[in-house]
Amino acid sequence: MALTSTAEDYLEQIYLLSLRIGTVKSSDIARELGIRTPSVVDALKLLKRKGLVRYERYGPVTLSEKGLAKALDVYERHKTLYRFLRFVVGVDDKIASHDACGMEHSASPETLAGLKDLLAYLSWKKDQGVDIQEEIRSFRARRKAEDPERDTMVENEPATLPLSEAADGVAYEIVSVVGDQTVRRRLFDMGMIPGAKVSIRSRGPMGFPMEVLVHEYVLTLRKDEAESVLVKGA
Amino acid sequence: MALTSTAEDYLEQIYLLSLRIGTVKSSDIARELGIRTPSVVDALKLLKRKGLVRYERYGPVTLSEKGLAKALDVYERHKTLYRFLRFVVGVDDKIASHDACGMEHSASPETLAGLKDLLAYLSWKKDQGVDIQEEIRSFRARRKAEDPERDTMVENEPATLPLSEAADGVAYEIVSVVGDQTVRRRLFDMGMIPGAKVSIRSRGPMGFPMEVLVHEYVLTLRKDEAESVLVKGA
DNA sequence: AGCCGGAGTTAGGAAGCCCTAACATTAGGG
DNA sequence: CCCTAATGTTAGGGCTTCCTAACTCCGGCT
Repeated sequence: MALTSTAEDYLEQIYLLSLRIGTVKSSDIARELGIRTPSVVDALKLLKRKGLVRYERYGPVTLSEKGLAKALDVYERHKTLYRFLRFVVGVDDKIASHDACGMEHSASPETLAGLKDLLAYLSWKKDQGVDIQEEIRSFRARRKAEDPERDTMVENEPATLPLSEAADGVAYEIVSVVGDQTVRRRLFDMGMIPGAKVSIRSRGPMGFPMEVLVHEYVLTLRKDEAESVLVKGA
Repeated sequence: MALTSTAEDYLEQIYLLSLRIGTVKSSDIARELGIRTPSVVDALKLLKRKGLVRYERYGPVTLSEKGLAKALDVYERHKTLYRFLRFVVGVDDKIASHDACGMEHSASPETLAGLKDLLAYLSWKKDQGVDIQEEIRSFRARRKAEDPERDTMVENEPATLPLSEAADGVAYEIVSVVGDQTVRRRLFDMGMIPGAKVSIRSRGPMGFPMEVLVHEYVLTLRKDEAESVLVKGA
């Protein structure tokens, strides 16, 4: 009996309005959510069918027991996200509220619990005189002073994946080689250098070892070696 | 030309699949997103109409220039949220991935930028030997030791609002009284004590002053006083 | 080369969420 | 007390997203 995120929004808004104005009518909801009244009536009929709302033609809207529980739950998530965005991430009022509205529907209980812990911890730190927003600001300023390039907007980089997960025959470019020094050294020596173009020529019976084409040479890689090579699309 | 979150999911998945398996077919997308192939075909036709995807009957799916840019953008948001949930909030792999999927569609650029700063700052702190997850864990353990009650699951508390925002005639209960010492003292003396039932009887011409019923007594409150009294629904 | 099983597609339909236009009801002013 | 203006509802329609059932295409096997 999972609710759509729209339904959650309606319940939340009905709850908040019932606090603010007491008696809630469909037009109040429409105004608040920025939609037209017929859409609200549709939604109310649906919510009534699901037993979350009491509502009669031309009458006021009230939350049922179940509806109130849902609304409180959603609003609780909203508040947590809002506080987090506002006081930890430091975005402004409007944006925090807007983003919280969108995210409140997909944050799991685990995430919410984690955020609450984070908030509690940081507010305790603040009592001790350590303000994370200050810290981040000065950290950023310091880093920018060291390397002004870093802060400039960059294009979204393409995703990387280990060569072991890559598809046969497709052209990739090596982004980096990870792992311990000796493995990296060996791979470098074989020509697996960031920027090099690679593709998988063929694979062993279990998927490994695989034959890889680099710089016109064919190399044979074991599984662990292939996992150390991060590539991106052509 | 805003995309629905579903459309963003399709683009993201097509992108990731094109990296992993090279040639993407509709069935690959269906498998990955856990839906049936006809739904994917529908979606692909829509994405094609919008010029985000190249696709012919029985042929492979590829992203257009515009589609790729969108996909990279979505995936970038996904990665940021995932990392944050994983390494700051500390939820597990699966959950982080799932929640990031939901949240990636509603996080604004400002929020994303803030999260990136937060991540950068915390990873720098970690290099310095300070691990926030450790800190939070020990903070929680300490707090629990002091007051074992606190950690027990609580019902969602109802939201509060200042009495100044409350509706006329509706029954509220006072949650707390905020503001400076002298104002609070005055309000307390008048009977505005947490737990007391209040309702607004009538209001002045501009909304203030308002007459409030508390404990059978009628009090007159100025705007700033009403703002200091936080109430919750009946 | 033909046939057949599975992959991929169209057809058709349900549900959600939103709209405008037309209709019903309520309530406040004469 | 009635009537009209504002408020609220139904009717009907569009778009998206998903489904199942039925059909079409492709490729491998004999």
